[in-house]
Amino acid sequence: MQVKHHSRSRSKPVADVFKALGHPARVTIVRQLSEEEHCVCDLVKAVGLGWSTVSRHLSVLKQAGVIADEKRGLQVYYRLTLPCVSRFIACLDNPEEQPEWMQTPCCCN
Amino acid sequence: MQVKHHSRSRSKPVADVFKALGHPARVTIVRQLSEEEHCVCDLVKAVGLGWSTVSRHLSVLKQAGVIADEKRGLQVYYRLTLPCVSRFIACLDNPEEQPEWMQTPCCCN
DNA sequence: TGACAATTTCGCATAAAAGCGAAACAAATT
DNA sequence: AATTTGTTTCGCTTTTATGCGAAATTGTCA
Repeated sequence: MQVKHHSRSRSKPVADVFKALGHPARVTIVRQLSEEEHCVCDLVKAVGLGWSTVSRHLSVLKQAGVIADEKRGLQVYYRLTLPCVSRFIACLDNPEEQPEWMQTPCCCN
Repeated sequence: MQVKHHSRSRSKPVADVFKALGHPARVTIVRQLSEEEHCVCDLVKAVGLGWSTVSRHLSVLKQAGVIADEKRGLQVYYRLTLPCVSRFIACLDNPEEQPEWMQTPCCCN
């Protein structure tokens, strides 16, 4: 029974992306950004938490490389940088259809 | 600027899956299980942590619905129940190729 | 320049996760 | 029945995440 050694250093960056997405508010943010960019004010309305809290959630997602920001005028606009993420979320939204997707080749193989 | 209200209740189960995967040891476990099932003893070797710790990681993944277990004889075998997860991990392993994947339809749309 | 608006950083309190060893459990072997 | 093997549960300590309000920052406009 072979046990491949997937080193911790290889799994760490992947786990960091998962961890960044491991909060309902941050999933909601990614959902918002899946279609178009939004300013922080939009996202505050969407998640229903305080500004400072939302700002922290955004920095977590940004540090993980899931989103990017750009300041235009007074506002900071955030956009999704890993579209694969929103597709994966769509997968998780319909887990009962998983068996069908198993057969079809995915975006990454 | 429309703000869709993706309710917390909808994002919670998705975030739970992400959270379950948000640890290097658990990503390593999923990598191991992506090709074939393994007993706990294999996984302990693969992640390099104590038995009780690995058992806890496995229960986290199981509760999130990412893996399932089956006892056969003295050993408990774990297998992946969401193959979409290992494909997504493959995506994250090659982030520089993301732009190319963006154009192609994914497993879930 | 002075006031305002949008966002981030800081400091703090509370909550949750991680890791470990000891003990408990269950199935197989003697 | 007693022992061994593989695995899980428990109790504990340390670490990390969460959420908030106050304060700091940065760009705009009068």
